[in-house]
Amino acid sequence: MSCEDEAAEMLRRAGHKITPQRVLILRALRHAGGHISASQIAEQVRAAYPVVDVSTVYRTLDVLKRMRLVTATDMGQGDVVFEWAPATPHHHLICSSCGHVAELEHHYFDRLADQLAADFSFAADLHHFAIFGLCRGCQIEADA
Amino acid sequence: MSCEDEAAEMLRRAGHKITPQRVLILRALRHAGGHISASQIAEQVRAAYPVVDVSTVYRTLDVLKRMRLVTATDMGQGDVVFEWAPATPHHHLICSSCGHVAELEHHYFDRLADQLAADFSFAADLHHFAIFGLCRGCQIEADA
DNA sequence: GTTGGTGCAAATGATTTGCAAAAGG
DNA sequence: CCTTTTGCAAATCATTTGCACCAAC
Repeated sequence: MSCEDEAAEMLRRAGHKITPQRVLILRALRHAGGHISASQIAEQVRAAYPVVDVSTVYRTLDVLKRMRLVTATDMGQGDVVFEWAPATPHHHLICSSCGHVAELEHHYFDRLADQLAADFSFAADLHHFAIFGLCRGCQIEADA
Repeated sequence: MSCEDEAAEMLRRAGHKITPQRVLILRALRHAGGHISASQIAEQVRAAYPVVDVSTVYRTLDVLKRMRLVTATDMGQGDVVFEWAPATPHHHLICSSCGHVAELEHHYFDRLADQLAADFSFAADLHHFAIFGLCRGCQIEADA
């Protein structure tokens, strides 16, 4: 069973209907293999299915977010990027100066998650963080 | 010298001009003692100075952000909240379900900051983070 | 059938921008 | 003076919403 089929099955079990639009949205998310915006999803879906409105994409993404099948992250580009809930959660180091994006493995957050759970009983959603700062190159420039 | 005066002095040294609007924006940020949105700042400034446009507030905030005198954080309310660069940096635990906001001391991020510097030479801006998740109460509800 | 889902069009709301006038240094 | 800053109005642009119609189940 493909990943989209699994997702469709989950939707069905949660009492949601399976529509061609939703299947294609799931496929776009899966196929993106990374960040993708709502309008990009709409674009991709339209390639296979002529008419899909962005509002439908947003509504579907809302459902998927609530089911934790996708993550939403503001990378500071004005829009929000979505991502298929990654099998291996990760994060991003974004340089405020040059915009360079580096990936950060999830284990850097393990301890924080544990502490938040222990100290506050807070179940943090630490699955896709955008961390802003200065990359090595831009720090050197800033010092100059 | 008051805190706003210091800020004004920094602006001057950085080659920016001191205008009544900017002084009042600085005062609003300082006086807020916490999160404040661009339109709230505009509102407060107008109380003392009749005409100030939101665009001016945004433009000033841009300057202040670049000088690291204020932090900007998306707390998930549709707008961005600004805060006087806090003497004691802190973070927020925001419940995705009930919206409750708790404060988190900065030391929870000390280790992460060190690791990012050591492993990636990345100077992370970990001064005002919004962490989403479920608070204790909403976890119990979710389990029920 | 009933309920939820969709497209469309219009609204919302924060943020940005062009421009001519005003003010800081 | 010369440059930056401002107010105003208009433009952007992502996201949301009302509504009538359609499609899953």
